Amino acid sequence: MISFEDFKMAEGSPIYVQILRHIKRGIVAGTVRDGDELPSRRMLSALLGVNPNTVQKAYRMLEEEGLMQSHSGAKSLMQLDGGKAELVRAELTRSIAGELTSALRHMGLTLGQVVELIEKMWEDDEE
Amino acid sequence: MISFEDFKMAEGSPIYVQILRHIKRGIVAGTVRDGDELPSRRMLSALLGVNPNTVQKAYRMLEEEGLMQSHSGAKSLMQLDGGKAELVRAELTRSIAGELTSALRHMGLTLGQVVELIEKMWEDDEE
DNA sequence: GAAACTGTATTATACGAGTGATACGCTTTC
DNA sequence: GAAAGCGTATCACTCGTATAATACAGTTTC
Repeated sequence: MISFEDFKMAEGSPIYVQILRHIKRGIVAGTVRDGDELPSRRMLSALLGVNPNTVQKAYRMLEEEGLMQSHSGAKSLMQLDGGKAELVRAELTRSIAGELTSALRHMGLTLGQVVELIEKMWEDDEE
Repeated sequence: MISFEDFKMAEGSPIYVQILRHIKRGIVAGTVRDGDELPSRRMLSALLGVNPNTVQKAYRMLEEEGLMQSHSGAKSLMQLDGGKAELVRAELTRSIAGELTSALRHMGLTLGQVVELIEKMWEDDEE
């Protein structure tokens, strides 16, 4: 069963996007695997304190991307066959790193400065 | 006069945020300096093809942060005295790099992998 | 087979962000 | 002082997001 224990609601982006991101991060991190069972819409909505429709929206998008399978009445299972996990990893890292390198470059920073900055942030961010 | 020639509208974030970001990037890059004149709300809105209110919102936020001064009827001028530019630089780089490291860390990447990724993206992004 | 759960669908409501249209008063310029 | 341009304020509209309340059909479990 995919865990949402460490899920924390944040501001700035829609809830359904956060749910989607949480699952995708799990895929990349390896904690979400092919065939894994997702919490039911009702269960998860109760756990997160949100409306079932909000969870449904996230699940729907997951299914439209072919990363999940759900049949009426049955449980919803992750579907990560055929290198899909690697695709998600590539897409996610590229989109995140791409946006930010581009932004920092436009601010006039050099590659060296960016790397230095990242290394410093990495330590500070440590919990 | 602060230039918006290379301004490109993007999707995903509000227009007023993009305008704000464009100016702040200019501050960090050094192309926007203390006392510089901003285009009038109407001029810029016509140039970008958006509503004057959208520009006003960006300018208002700029003023609330103390980075700009505007008097009714007169021109709007940048106000970057006393190391404000350096503050903007620190704030911007920290927020961007912070998001990046946090997001990539949660995906299970190591610092080494992140640095490698950044270096690769840096080359690819080159125009 | 009945109960409890599942996914799915529909309709309605609320709210804020973002944008559009317009008007008013002030400053500058000639 | 009149005109043009400026900043400012207000009202209205759309759209995305989230919620709420149900309803129905399929499956699992006992």
